[in-house]
Amino acid sequence: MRIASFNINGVKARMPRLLEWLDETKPDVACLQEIKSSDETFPGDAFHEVGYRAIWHGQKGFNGVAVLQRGEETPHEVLRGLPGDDEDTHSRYIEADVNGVRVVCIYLPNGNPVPGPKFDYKLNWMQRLRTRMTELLEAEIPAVVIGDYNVIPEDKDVWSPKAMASDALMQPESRDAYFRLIHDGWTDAIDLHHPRGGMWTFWDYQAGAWQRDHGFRIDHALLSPTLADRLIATGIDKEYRGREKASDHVPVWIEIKD
DNA sequence: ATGGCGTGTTTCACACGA
Repeated sequence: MRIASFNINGVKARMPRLLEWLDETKPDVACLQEIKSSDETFPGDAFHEVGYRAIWHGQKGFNGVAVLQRGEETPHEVLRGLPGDDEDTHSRYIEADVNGVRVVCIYLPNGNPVPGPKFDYKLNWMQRLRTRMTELLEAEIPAVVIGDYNVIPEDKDVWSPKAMASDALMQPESRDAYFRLIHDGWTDAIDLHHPRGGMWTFWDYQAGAWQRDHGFRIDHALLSPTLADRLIATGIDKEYRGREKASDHVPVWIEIKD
């Protein structure tokens, strides 16, 4: 089973690229972030027409996540919204069971500028995420927490640590929160298979970042111990960044034994 | 130090992203 994640930066604007990617790579599960769509305007029918059933947690204009499953079965929703803060109105989290695997699709807050309330929100969100992920570990559920983490884990994951030094994506507090998850027992699937780094998943639209290969790795798949045992392969679909009307992120994927 | 590009809505200007 192949589980993919794609920050699409607007489902409406990305629909041609997205349908093309589903047709060409046929992931069994596709987790989407930044759909930037309300629940009412999300194109669920269009995905059904090309062989996918979907659940989503939308929000007008910003954020928003979705889980697509290939075939006629709809992902079995477990949670919508990250628990732990009733005041949090952002749509950044959806959790579902798909073919016996718990799939958690996340769009973690960016956190810029540092310092400030947005950075505080990011760190608080990561704390709440750790609480939920610990529950999954304790229940020994085969799980993958996949999506846009907005964290550059190590210097090998960015084209220039110096250029990005003041960014929320690689502050020590952001990295510490990420590595607490790793130390809890989660496996960074892409890092496991590509330990030397250089696996960018994002290139900015600005300043010719794609042409200069000024990218970094912020889209991750964290596997619970029992799912990590079943990991076969990982990768990123880099070529989609070079196509017309591309997202600034590329898809990342994991392949696990059935 | 700033803006650069792209997508969205509050649309011919601004918020937000990373």
